Amino acid sequence: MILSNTATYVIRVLSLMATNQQKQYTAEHLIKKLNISDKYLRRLMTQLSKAGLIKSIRGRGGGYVFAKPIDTIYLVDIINAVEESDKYTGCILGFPHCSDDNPCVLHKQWGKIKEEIMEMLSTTSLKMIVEDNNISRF
Amino acid sequence: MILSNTATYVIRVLSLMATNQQKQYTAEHLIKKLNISDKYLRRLMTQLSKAGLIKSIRGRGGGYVFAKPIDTIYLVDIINAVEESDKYTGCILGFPHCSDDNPCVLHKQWGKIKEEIMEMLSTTSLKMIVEDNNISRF
DNA sequence: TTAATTTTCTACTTTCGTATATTATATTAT
DNA sequence: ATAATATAATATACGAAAGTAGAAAATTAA
Repeated sequence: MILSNTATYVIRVLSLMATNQQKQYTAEHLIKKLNISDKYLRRLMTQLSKAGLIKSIRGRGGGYVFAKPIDTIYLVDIINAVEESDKYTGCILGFPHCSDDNPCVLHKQWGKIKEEIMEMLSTTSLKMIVEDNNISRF
Repeated sequence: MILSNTATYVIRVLSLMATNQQKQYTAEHLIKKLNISDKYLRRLMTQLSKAGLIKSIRGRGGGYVFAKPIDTIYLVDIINAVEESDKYTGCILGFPHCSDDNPCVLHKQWGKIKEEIMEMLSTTSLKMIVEDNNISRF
């Protein structure tokens, strides 16, 4: 799989939450719906909260809500909240200084695809995801 | 990084070998040139050999040579020799049965990119890689 | 004060990659 | 022939990182 479990978890959680943008969700509810490891998901939610994408409400009656509108939250923001920022958009062979002048062996073949991945991650918002309305599962 | 270390290792090794298609290479030589973990690379070479991409010659004066012409070896063959076959071309969220009828939340956005990745991996041969001749390192 | 919730701390497991030691095979020198 | 040397193959153990789980602490509402 191209994305890590961590990245898929946060995308799935926020997509589910985005189906009802105003609603407040408890960790327990999300874990049951998504079938994700309890403590690990909670940890990720805390990270998303610290990154400013959601707000966490502690104590009785607590849970999680979006901290900003879902049409301002892009995939790249979600992934960057929990992982190193160029993990999926750097050199495909992992060379730290891969460029046209100093290319890896796949630089040419990967170039266009890399750009499209960057474009996709930086222009796809949660709103766009849930408006593609034939989604049957998260 | 999108590819695993394992996948990048085998691509780098075979690309280096392809710069001199007929030459026989010892494990020691490859390890020094590529700066890859000794025993792990040898293990991968054995897998490439069992997959029929290279031949290994044991004993004094031994080493590795290609088992077939480099214009018949594609990236997809190299990766499949050491990893599960749809690791990089399956559903981006890892759903086992992701399709137009039963899509994941990124199915639509990922579709085109996935096709291009599959196309790239299945049409790029070692010969094409080394003929892109401004490569300065492996 | 009690109950419901998130947060933090610590330990465990699994997977990927690395390292050590031994075995198998082939060539060269004696 | 036999021994020494150079190479690949295998088996085993070790380490690091990602993900999972348990327990306790902190926060808030009723």
